[in-house]
Amino acid sequence: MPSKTFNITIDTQAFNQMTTKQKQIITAAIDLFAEKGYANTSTKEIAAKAGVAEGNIFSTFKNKRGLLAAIINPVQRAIFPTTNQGAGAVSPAPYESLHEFMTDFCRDRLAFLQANRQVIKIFVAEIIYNDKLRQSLIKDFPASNRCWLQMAASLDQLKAQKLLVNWDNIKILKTIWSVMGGSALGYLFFDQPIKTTTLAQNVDTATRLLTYH
Amino acid sequence: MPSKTFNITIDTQAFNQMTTKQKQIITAAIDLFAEKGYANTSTKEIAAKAGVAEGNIFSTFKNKRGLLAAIINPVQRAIFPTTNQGAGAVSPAPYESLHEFMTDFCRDRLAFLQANRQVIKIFVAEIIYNDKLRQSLIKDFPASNRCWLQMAASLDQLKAQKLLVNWDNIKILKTIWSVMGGSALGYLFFDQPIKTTTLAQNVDTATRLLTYH
DNA sequence: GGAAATTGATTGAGTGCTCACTCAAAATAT
DNA sequence: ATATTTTGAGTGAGCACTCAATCAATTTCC
Repeated sequence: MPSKTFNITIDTQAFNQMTTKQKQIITAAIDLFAEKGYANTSTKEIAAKAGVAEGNIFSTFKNKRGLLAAIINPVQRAIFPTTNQGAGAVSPAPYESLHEFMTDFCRDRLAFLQANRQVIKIFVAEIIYNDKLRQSLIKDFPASNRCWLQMAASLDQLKAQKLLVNWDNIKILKTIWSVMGGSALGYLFFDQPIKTTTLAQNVDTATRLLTYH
Repeated sequence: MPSKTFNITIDTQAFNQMTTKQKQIITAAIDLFAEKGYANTSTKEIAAKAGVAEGNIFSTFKNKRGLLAAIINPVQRAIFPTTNQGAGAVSPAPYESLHEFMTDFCRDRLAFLQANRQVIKIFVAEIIYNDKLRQSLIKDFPASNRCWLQMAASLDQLKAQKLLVNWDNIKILKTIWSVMGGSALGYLFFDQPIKTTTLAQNVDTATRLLTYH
């Protein structure tokens, strides 16, 4: 069931245009970075797992950081797209209830998380000690991008119908995230599966917190 | 204003018994690990910052991991104490409302967070890729320790008075954490101060979610 | 069509460097 | 004088990264 509004995915164009060997390197690096961390993985290990000579990594990605960037950049672009393609054409999908919106939003985010678990784990871990990444994250949250505008439009519509508390959208987003965040971190770092019942509970909780009163 | 029930602090006994040089090493290591991460900090750097010869680190802490353990273990013990001293003498403090309990609990946790920001940051970052630490965390959550028993007793008392939803205590604790967690992570990793208004909002949110209905 | 030449991708031993860690010697305390 | 602590140059290992040699594919010429 596709989302009415969101459908954020990681752009695979760059990856698809790579040669077989380059894909093997990326895939092996993702496995190892997600399992042991960037700093604890050697390029020799990556090359061995990819079935490729070590030098190949450097002729393709320049250095180890370049390889990390090739993995992380698509994640960052998916979360904070900088190109505002179609930014003018925001047509909020007509949600008929807050609960419907919340289900749609949370399902989409969960699908994104599950489809890209490893790279998101690498991304989140990298944020902790990577100043540049962290700064751009703070700066771009939330950026004036298509996704955000679309969401804001939907929220404003719900507010107008008195189906949603009249808070500013950032506070609403933070509230949703604080409800979902625990499950997300448990899934990312503690291998705890997110059951559909848990998701439904989170949706209910968020809905309850944000219902107009 | 001290907490009625909790007052969890990090045990400084081991630290206080150390020599001046050992304290200097620990302090320097905490600064550097919190800023750049364990894997990105060299023992040479730590020694220089501590104003001590590099060899001193190894004669005192055996190896680099030993130094990390000396920093992290007190945090782990503070969060999951294994000694059940006074476990039998649980006398739940008489909270008169869920809101009072929540304020007390959240204030105490926040004070703990603010008093030990750096070491908690190191601890949390280490959990991500340290299997042993992660496993013991899952296993010990929540351990049958004094803190947990006391909290459970308070919760049960509130349930009996129909001031609290009749969920099991772990679910209640997870709910509180998921509300507080966002602020905590923002404080730890994004240097976002937790304003008293934010704390109050979190307390209100958690109270609202957990009020008997 | 096939041999030769050209080009670009791929290789992995080699390089310099930094790392955690050692240990004999020096400094300090007893 | 003896015992203990502190020192920092030294060590082997492992790291990211290089580069000349090798291989494979394509083009050129007869």
